[in-house]
Amino acid sequence: MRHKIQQMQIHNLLDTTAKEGILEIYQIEIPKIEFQETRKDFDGDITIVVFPLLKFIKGNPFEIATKLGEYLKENNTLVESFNVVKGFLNLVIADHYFVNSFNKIYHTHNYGFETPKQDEKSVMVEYSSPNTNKPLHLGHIRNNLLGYAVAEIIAASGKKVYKTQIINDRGIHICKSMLAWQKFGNGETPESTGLKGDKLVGNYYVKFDQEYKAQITALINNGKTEEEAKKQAPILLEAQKMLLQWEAGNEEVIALWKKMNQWVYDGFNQSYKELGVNFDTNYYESNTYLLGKDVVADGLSKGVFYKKEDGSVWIDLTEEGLDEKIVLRADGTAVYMTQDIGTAIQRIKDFPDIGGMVYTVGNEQDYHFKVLFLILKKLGFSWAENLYHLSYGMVDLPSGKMKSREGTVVDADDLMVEMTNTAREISQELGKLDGYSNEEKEKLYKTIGLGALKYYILKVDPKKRILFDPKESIDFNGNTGPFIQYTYARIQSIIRKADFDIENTIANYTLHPKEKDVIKQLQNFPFVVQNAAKNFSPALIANYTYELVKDYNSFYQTVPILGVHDKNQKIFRTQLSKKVSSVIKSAFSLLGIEVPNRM
RNA sequence: GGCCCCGUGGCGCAACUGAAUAGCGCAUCAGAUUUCGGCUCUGAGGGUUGCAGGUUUGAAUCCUGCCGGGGUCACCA
Repeated sequence: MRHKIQQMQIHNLLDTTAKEGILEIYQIEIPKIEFQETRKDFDGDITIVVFPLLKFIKGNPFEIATKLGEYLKENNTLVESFNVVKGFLNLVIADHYFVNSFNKIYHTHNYGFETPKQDEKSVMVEYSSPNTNKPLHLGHIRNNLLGYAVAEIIAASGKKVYKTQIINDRGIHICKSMLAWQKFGNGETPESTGLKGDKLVGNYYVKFDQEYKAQITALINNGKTEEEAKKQAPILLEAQKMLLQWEAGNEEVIALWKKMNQWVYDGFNQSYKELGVNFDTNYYESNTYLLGKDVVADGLSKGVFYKKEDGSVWIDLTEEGLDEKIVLRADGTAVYMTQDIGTAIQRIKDFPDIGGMVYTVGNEQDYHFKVLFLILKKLGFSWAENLYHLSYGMVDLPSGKMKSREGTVVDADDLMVEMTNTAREISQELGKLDGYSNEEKEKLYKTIGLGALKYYILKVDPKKRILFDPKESIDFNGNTGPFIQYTYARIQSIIRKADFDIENTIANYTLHPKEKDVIKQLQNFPFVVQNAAKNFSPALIANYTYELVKDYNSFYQTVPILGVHDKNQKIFRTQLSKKVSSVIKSAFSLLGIEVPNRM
């Protein structure tokens, strides 16, 4: 199946003529003509699919296509010739159209990107959303890459975007780390140990768990049941006490909480910087966990929610095919849902220009977000129509599921280092890095290593699970980030060697088929960006870039560029190369991937 | 069990709103290259798109049922 063409320029230029043709030949008005790119194994540039017209015109498809082809050839100068295969009318478009189109593209800065429009509402994209008791792992990497890329893509499509994360900085899990540090930490700090703050705090979370388990075992040996032991372990009781103290605003506990959280944030920020992601604003659960209660009260009076005898508040979604869902506990305290309702509303208050939100959260929360969005709609918020759960599948390891308890977690920082090391090994064998300082080389290895990782994860449909083998799954050949980076670097090399003025505009030019292929691919870029934004899909950008690179490499292999005698050809081909490289760079920037000038 | 997601050559993936002979990479085999970076290019073999029905001029795509994998059905987050 070929790509349908939604708004391509040729389509617009032919649409009217085609409709007029049908009107003249058959006296029938057709609402829509369907265009698609011509398959490469047929002759032509654009194809009209005749089958849908059969609903309006009785007749045989071949005949209709032929008549329409004749009409188009006579009445539209763009159409040079045509051929008909079954119900497909393949049109050959004149070179001058593609040459003019390329010249426009060549001189368009930020080609494919829209500047934010005044009348478009902004979008808030939430991603990452870590817990402060554990370092970032492979799952967070997928989350971060997806969220960041989607935010960039939406921005490029012409909407203002706010990137945010909600940091889960409160609750019993935080108290566990704090308690363990108090008991066993001997005043250790990130400075004194040289550890990243998130790693240090994570270690104490693990320490708590070890101690907790030891105490359970001891209690069981003293005759308690397992259930009793789990509830009565002294260290757990202490942690619970600490949570109460935190909620009561105990100064000492709050001070410790602030100190340790700051360590974690410093550590996270370092990881984010390495990964190349950022946020415009942060939300903290400690500030938002009480929000939403007022909304629940309000919704109760409106009849959206109802109260059970014990005082808990629920919403009945059975009519929508879902269950009943609690939104406030009997004791009046908030649940996860309460908080998410409150946070969503708070965000709109904070940024009134927002018209929609994207939540980048794993697919185990599909149900939660379905319910959340439904509740917000029932509460009558207009923006609730524009909420999207960017749901993604789990990242599995060959050894099994990624669960921190099982000790099979791939740490985000370690993985990035590993990728950089792999890139270093390969580049030292093959690179053309004469004259690069060590610092420049290290930066390059990072660019390549992270490029491989990011591309590998982003090219896959977010819904699908990824099986990730850190040792073997990153390839540097085929459909990979480094392959595309290599093409970019090679083009830069050509531009460096071009010892003539490449900025002359070439107007009259006969295209080589490979040149035409590349131009057609370049023409698609703006529509791919729009489509990727509409579908929240970085994979569309990744796969487009690969297609472009393949077409370019085929061109590169088939015709000489700098070595060609004709001056116009030399200039045109260099310009074509240059624009391809700039589109690669733009597309990769949407994925958060950098491109090197050499590698 | 109810609901949700996934299932495409040996492996990893693509196919936007149903459209031509289901594309691509890895791996395998056979070739190309006096020259711009051989991490390139050209070609071959390899498929009943999990199974069975249905709708349609036309189905990987839509509908129904089943099979397999995962998730979820907490007054956890």
